[in-house]
Amino acid sequence: MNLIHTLQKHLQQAFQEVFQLELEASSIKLERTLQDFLGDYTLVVFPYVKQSRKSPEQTATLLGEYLLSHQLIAGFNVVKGFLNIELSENEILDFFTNATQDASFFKTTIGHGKNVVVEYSSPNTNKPLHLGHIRNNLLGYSVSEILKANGYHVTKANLINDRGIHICKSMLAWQQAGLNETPESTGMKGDHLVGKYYVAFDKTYKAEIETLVAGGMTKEEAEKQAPSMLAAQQMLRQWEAGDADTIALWKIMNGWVYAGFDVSYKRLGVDFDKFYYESDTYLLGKSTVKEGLDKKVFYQKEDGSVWIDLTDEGLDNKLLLRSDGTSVYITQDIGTAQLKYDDFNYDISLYVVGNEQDYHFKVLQGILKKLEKPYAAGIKHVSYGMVDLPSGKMKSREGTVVDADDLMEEMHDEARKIILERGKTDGMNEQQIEDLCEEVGMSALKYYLLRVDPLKRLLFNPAESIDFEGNTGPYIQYTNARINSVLEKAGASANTSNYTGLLGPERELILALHNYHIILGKAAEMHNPAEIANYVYDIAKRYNRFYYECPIAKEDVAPEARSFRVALSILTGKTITECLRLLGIKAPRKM
RNA sequence: GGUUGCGUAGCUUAAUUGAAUAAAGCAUCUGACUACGGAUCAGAAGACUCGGGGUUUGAAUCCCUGCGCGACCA
Repeated sequence: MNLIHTLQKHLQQAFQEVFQLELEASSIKLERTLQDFLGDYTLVVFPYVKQSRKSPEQTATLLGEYLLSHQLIAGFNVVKGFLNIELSENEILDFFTNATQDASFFKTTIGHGKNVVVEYSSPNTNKPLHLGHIRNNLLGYSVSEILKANGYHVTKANLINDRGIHICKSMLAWQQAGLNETPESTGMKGDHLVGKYYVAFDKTYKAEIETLVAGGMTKEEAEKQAPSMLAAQQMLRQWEAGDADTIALWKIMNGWVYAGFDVSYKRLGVDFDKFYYESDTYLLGKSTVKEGLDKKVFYQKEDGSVWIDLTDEGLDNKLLLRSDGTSVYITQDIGTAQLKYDDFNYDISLYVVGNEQDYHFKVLQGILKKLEKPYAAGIKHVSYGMVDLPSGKMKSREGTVVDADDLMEEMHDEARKIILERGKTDGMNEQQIEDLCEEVGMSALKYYLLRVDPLKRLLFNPAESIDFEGNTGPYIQYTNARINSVLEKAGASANTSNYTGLLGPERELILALHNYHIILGKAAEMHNPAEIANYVYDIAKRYNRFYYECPIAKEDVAPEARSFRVALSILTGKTITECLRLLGIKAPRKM
């Protein structure tokens, strides 16, 4: 049972009976009534006055009077064009009682029977993960969990970019150094070791360019002619030709990187159901080119290159196959879209990728539409903004990246300082304390990144950004820990019967919990974990207000009130825990 | 050059299918613990929602234009 839906139905009836107006129940928008007015939900009647042929006040009043015939409504008042509706306490209590017993309270069936593939993370194998990847991973993971909670069948996929010139650069620099360094010999994480050589390559390369330019070459020419670049390209050709030594080294170094990524992924708490490797998929899509030519969707230029004209979609002409027959990025993506469809028969395929690829995905979808692929419409780019630093963009070559592993370690240490100072750690052993530091530190980081609308660029100030007070992950965890503590002290079992006379904060909290369903559905529809993050903050805030105004475990509380508030605390705790779970955040019992 | 995203208190964000006095956190200032957990709560102060036009009974939100920051395509 949903109070808002019921209210919408009553209003639909009211419009029909009073004004002979046929409206869709779901089109009737209800908002929570503002604090300073009496009521629970508000209908803005301005949009309907043309058809009701009455003044806003009269329209609202007539609707309100009609509504009074329903048990759900206890009263109403009209302020200008706003109809403020007060629900009857019995109905609110009924909803709450049902919610405490409803096993499916935290689910919706919106996505029932639908397959979704969520592709996220998709790293290059030449350097370690940084802050931007963290945002990507958290978004992808959380969106997946939110979809699952809405009944979708979700497959998390990771397309690893394990081939190409970038990995050759690291391989080359490693060979040239001749130190035979390994993660074991250096004690470095594999991805960091390979990243070190990537940087080393770049340093050498830049020096070579300088020398060549000093010798009279143009910069552009020097970038092409630098010996290390030529060597890297040579290595890529060897790789593509299947040269045994090159492949062997490639396998070893990629193995190091995977081992390193695995550690970072585990610590981040993200996981995948399916890995795709570009080394397996980069030749896919070439057959599509033939298909497109046959269907006359693509066209060939005199030099043999293949193109598609997307100008009718507001896009450009796009190259699909170079004149030398090699494929470009988008050609591969056409192939992997098909591959994923073959593997999982998806209705929706999400790509969690930064907004610099907005154009790329429009093109991809445009091409698939023209090819009349059945899955074309299901492709969606979950775009998100870059993470900036106060000094500007993160640039790995300039050493201004925030390394993912370093950052997680830093968060852990910060949490530790605070926990040792004011945490409730009595009875915990050192391992338990360490685990707690990890849970709290990661919650601060994750909540900070997820509470912002993904579309927005995110400014990250390492010195001051991440806090443990106010609108933060630890605040929400703290509220949950407080609930656990109160429940222990109260020692009463939950019981919602025999309680009447709801106090303001109780009513507010119940109606906020009531909203969970709507938020969960909206978060899935918008692919936006920030909906959940902002919602759970609202819940925590309301609980804390309730906590200060409505005693639960204190001595002089009447038994019915205590049992009722215990029930309310339990449902709030479950809601907080579930929201945090959707965000990939743990909810410790004590902290 | 073309396309596109963003611009909200000092800072970080909310409200963007148009609605009442633009909502929070941080920072600043006041109050509240012999405790149901002060990582909390209550309160003060802080915003011509980048500028200029327009549509509307009503605009942070929609349209046009200028400025600023970014991305992509060529």
